[in-house]
Amino acid sequence: MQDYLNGLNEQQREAVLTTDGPLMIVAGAGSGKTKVLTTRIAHLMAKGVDAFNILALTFTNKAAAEMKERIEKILGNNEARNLYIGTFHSVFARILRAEAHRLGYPNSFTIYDSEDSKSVIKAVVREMNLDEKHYKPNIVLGRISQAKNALVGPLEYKNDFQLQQEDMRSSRPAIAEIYKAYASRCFKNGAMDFDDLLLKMYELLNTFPEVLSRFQHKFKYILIDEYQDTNPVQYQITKLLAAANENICVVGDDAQSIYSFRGATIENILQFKNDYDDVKVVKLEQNYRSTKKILHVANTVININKGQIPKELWTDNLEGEKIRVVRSMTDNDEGKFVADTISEEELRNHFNHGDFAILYRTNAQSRAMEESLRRRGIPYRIFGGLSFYQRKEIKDFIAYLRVISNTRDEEALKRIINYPVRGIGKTSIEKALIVANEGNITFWEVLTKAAQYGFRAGALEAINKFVLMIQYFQSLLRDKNAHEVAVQVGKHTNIVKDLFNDKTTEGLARYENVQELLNSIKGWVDDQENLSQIDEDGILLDNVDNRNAQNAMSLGAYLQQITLLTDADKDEENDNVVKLMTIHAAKGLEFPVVFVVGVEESIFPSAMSINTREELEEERRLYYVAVTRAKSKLWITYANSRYKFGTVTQNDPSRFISEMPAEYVDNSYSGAGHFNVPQNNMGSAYERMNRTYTKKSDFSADSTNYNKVNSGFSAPAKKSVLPTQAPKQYTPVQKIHQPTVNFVASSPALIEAGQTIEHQKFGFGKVLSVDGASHNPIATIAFAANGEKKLMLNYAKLRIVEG
DNA sequence: TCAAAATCAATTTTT
DNA sequence: TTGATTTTGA
Repeated sequence: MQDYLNGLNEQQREAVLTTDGPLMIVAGAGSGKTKVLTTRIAHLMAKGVDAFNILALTFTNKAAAEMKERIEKILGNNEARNLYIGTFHSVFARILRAEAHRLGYPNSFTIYDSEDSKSVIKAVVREMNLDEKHYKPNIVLGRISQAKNALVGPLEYKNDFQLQQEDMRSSRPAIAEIYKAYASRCFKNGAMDFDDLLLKMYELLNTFPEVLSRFQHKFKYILIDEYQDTNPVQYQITKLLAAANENICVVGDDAQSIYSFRGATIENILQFKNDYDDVKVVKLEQNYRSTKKILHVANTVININKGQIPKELWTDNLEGEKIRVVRSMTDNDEGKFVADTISEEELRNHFNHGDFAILYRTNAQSRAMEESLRRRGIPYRIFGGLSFYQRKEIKDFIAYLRVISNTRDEEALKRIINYPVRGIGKTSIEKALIVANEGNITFWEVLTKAAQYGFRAGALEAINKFVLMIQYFQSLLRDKNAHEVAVQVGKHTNIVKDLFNDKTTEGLARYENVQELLNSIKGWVDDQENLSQIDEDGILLDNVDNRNAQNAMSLGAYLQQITLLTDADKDEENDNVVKLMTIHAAKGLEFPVVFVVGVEESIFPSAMSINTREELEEERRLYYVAVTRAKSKLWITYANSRYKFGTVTQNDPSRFISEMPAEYVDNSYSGAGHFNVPQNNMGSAYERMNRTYTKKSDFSADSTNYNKVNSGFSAPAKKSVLPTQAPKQYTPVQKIHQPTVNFVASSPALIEAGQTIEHQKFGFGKVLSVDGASHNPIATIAFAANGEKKLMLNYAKLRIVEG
């Protein structure tokens, strides 16, 4: 008996050892699912199965990385690197990179992230002369995405009576047309969006029997993690791939299906038994993660849902403490409570920062938490939100690389054609786009033949220079690798220099980000050179016969993988920080102490998901996921009132709270105990005022980075909280204003009601009030020359004269 | 053509 | 309250 089987319970062992034929592992939360999956792969390899013949699909890069790492540990060698372990998206992207030409795409196709997709939709809607207010990119893209995930093409979409009815009812009848135009525009651009990576993979397998057969024989063993989250395309693809050998093992927990908005159907896991003959089902019901109390609460809540695979999780763990439900007055109090409690737990019970997680339903809720943690000087990290590669400066830079790699990429071209400014203005761009559309040629082609289309002399020259520059970069690929080319791009375009010269805080951060990007490319290139260049079956590098092609492939592969990367995938060196994330992002993770915050009706469950039973059940599953993240301590918090777009709103505590069995819940915090005494008005007014005067840069725009303790956060300069002295009599000064000689703007932090100021343009005036807004302060000012005005405080133009 | 100012729009979850 | 987008004015 191999010793990697030691330490597995009976069910887990069975799941590992059943290697042949279809297998479904129903794995409850915290039941050691990853362990089973990885042991299973290791076992297959120990039995002599070649790593090349194993395909493991996950939903996140993180899960994939974790699996690889564990397998290497078990095997004690490097064999694992030959495994195909990755997300659906990344594995398929990799395959498509070699096969896309069969579908008419360039093998160097670009992957569009949702921002690119939306931009294309916007352009299409505009061109079709549709109402942009009505056809919002988000909504349209959502609809198209749903269609793609359900394997519905533009034509089928258009011909489907019910779909058309739905679109009519929401008075968006043109979606079918937009879908069609969007798809062909992406195709023309040589680009695939996220959904295409799945859809085109399916088309590939479905259209080319020889390709299908090749991959069927390559992937003799298929494992799929989080099977409950698969959507119809993913389902069809895996079904095709598994058809020859039927060595398919799916792992999932129907109780944790929380991605239906992305097209996932829980049906896939519920029906798995009917898809193959002799499906073996193994249930993992022992939980190794949580205390008895936490588990019991989770079980009780989830059992309210109907139609699940029956299972009852149990644990040998300690009884544990009751779940604490905490009410606070406002969202800020809630944040304060959480921060205070974390400090207290650290002191009393010797927890580390890294033992805590704060989970919320929506990303917007992170703000209040962030603020309170910062005040207390507790280091934290936010997961989710914008990934590094989605930041503007990074996307701009990458757009150059995208164009070099694939000149058909119109979105990237549009980004950089006049960045940095080179005199190709809006008019010229519009014109080129129109020519491209009418002649059905690419934007790039128009640019290369600009002379034919009668641009203004200046613009023409600029365009030609631009085209030459891109071509020069392309030629560099002949004997330079992706990193060297990127460095040249930075130099030639002056992007790096410009950013370097921008000495503002944001400018500095942008400069550093670009440097980091260059480093990341370097790292990638170095890694590549260490890896074996040729896959056994030639998936990765077909037709590589010269250095040029290799460099180009390398650049393309780099671009491909970064679009599929999320922020959470970056492992940070210092992990001992409080973690903030959405519940969705927390799936698959565990923490000793968990705070679930904002557990209120209309937030959780979300107001958008209380209309049907199905939606509500999904929210409940999400709650189940949240609760089962906790190992030993669990806090559930809600606030009586919170700010929502500037206005105070009130929510009832979530129904999920009352669904928890009372004997496991500690309510003593809910009755507004000492923790909840609202701050007196002075205090909160002080806080509010301070917030008003805090510049964003003080907080560092980069919220994803580990925040330094005492990073200079504190109320800016001295500012009196006391009432200002009686307003001075206001005396008109002059009618037409001549700025004072040596006009020097005042510091933004200091503008406040009661002051007399000088505005560069409007002259002297008196500040009546300042409201809002750390980022958008607006002042009402009475000007001598032209009366009362509401102005956004453009500090460059304001000077305090008195007060 | 660009920055500043004014207006508008959004708020679920993510590969 | 924010941020993004459009309009504006030089």
